[in-house]
Amino acid sequence: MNIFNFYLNKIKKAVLKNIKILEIEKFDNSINIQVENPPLEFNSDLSTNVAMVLAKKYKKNPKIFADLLKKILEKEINDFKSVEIAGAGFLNITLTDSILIELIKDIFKDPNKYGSNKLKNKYNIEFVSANPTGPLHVGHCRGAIYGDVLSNLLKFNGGSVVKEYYINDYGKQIYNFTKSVYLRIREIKYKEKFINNDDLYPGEYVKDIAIVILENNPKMDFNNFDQLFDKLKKLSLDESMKLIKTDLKKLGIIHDNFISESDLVNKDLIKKTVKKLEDKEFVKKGFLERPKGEEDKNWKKTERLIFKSTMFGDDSDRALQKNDGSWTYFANDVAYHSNKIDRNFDILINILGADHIGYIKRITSAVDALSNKRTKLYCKVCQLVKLFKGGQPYKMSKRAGDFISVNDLLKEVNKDSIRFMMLNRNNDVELDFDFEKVVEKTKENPVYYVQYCFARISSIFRTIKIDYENEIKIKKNTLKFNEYEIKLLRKVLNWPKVIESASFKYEPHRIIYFLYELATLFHGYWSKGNENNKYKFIVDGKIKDSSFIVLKLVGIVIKNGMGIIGVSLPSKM
RNA sequence: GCGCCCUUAGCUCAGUUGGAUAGAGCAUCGGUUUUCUAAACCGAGGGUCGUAGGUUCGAAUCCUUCAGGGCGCGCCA
Repeated sequence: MNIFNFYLNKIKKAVLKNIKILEIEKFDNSINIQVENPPLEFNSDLSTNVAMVLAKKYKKNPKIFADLLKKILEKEINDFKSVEIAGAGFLNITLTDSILIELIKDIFKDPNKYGSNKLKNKYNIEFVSANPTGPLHVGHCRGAIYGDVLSNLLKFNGGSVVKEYYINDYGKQIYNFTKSVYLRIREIKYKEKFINNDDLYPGEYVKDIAIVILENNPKMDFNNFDQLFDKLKKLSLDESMKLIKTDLKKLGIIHDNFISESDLVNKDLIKKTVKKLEDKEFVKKGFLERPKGEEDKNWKKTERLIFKSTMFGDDSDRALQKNDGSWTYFANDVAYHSNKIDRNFDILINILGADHIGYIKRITSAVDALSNKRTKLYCKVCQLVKLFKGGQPYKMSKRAGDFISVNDLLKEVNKDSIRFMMLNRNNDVELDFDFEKVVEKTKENPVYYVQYCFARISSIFRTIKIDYENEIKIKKNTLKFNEYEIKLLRKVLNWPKVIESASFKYEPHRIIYFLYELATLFHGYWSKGNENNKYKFIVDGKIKDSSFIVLKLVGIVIKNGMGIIGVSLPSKM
């Protein structure tokens, strides 16, 4: 249960019931009050700004409302032990001991779901979608993990999520890639020298793909590229996607769905989609201005079909056709998004790299146009990852045409650390990734810090010989928690709110920060036992009920949180 | 020229549907292990929240100006 939302409703009801005493005319949803976690030093469970919000609305001193509301809330809501006025008019609320136990019992009923707000949205999350022309590199890694964890998060919060990968297996790049494989094959088979140029893919992995294809197709004739193209393209793409899927799997990422661009083209979906837009009169035949940025040698002033995206807030209208009349990448992507819309998702999310920022407006315009603004598309951008080693910018030695791949990364750093560190920042700021720090086993490496917290909890359970997974039944109606336990308990009760805000904003890094803070409180409490036996968890082989319950609660939150991040939780370190 | 993002402690960053004395980590300095895991803990110093205005009882958060940094600006994908 999310206690903040729960008591928000109770407070609203209590206020509504007493509008006469408060001398206000009405109280409805237009008045946006908040219930949240007060800072630690105020030593209370909840706080609300209702007095201040009313003061603003009715132009009175917040103190007047606060005094009245204190009495009203104490009288109307049995769960409130006391209500204190603080600061500019905050009401700080302490819950009764018995309701605290009820809240804990509620968590123990279904611990694996504790934190979920049980929303029922249907999401499609498209992420990675790297061109199938080679293995993943570090740049893809952040978006991949962000997308995967966001999916876990939204699922945990009750949503249904389809994780999707759009394979750009159509167009010039794929032609060039296939040609590169072809030339590497001829290099191996006929000792022809591979001559690199800007259009080709020179990477070593292309040789590896060529070798595999040669082995699997001993009788194939490699003399006429044009005749061979369709077949070789398929073979090359299959190998390429195998590499990508293997890399993703090593990072713990498995997509539900792979959608092929060529498939959409072959099924005539582009024509159908453009027709839909034409019917809505969002398409015109005409000319576009020469683009402002870098000079484009291939630019021609030719009449073509254009999507009127400026009607939806884009900076300029966008071409659906190239100058030879074939469809643009954008046209294909619009068709793909039309397909997503037809699958009845509530919310579409695209995870993009920073270099695609300029693309967002046109594709959201297209989704608005096609769905009559009913389906929402959110594009989340991941900024660059800057690699460091011991504080110095890091470049791995690499062969011509290769790049720092996910594979290279995994040779030095384990999956858990990569996943945790890649989420250690808001997605729209640049992230420094230091190879040295990330393998350190100290507080500087937050993944260990949080894992260690769970290992310590597990160690207590081992010592008292209770299986951590056992169900816990509380018999008592009240329990005496010490000051450290109360702090941990309040933090634990804040967990559903963290899930709520992280889901609402699509910001999984909030979970990382929360887990770190929870771990800090826990390690602090643990160390108190070194200074004072009074704070030891285990005395004479036995544990106090209150400590036991708090340990279990912290464990539940860490387990659920790390489950979302997709990081393991060793019981011993 | 235009669009999006960023600017918070020496460094790297949290914190924005406007709220309490602006928080962490690192670095610096000083402490804590016969003890349930020191991969840990405790303490100290460190801030005109880029600039200048505006709205408000109240602004890191909203609006406007300017400056600095990043990414883009295709009829590539």
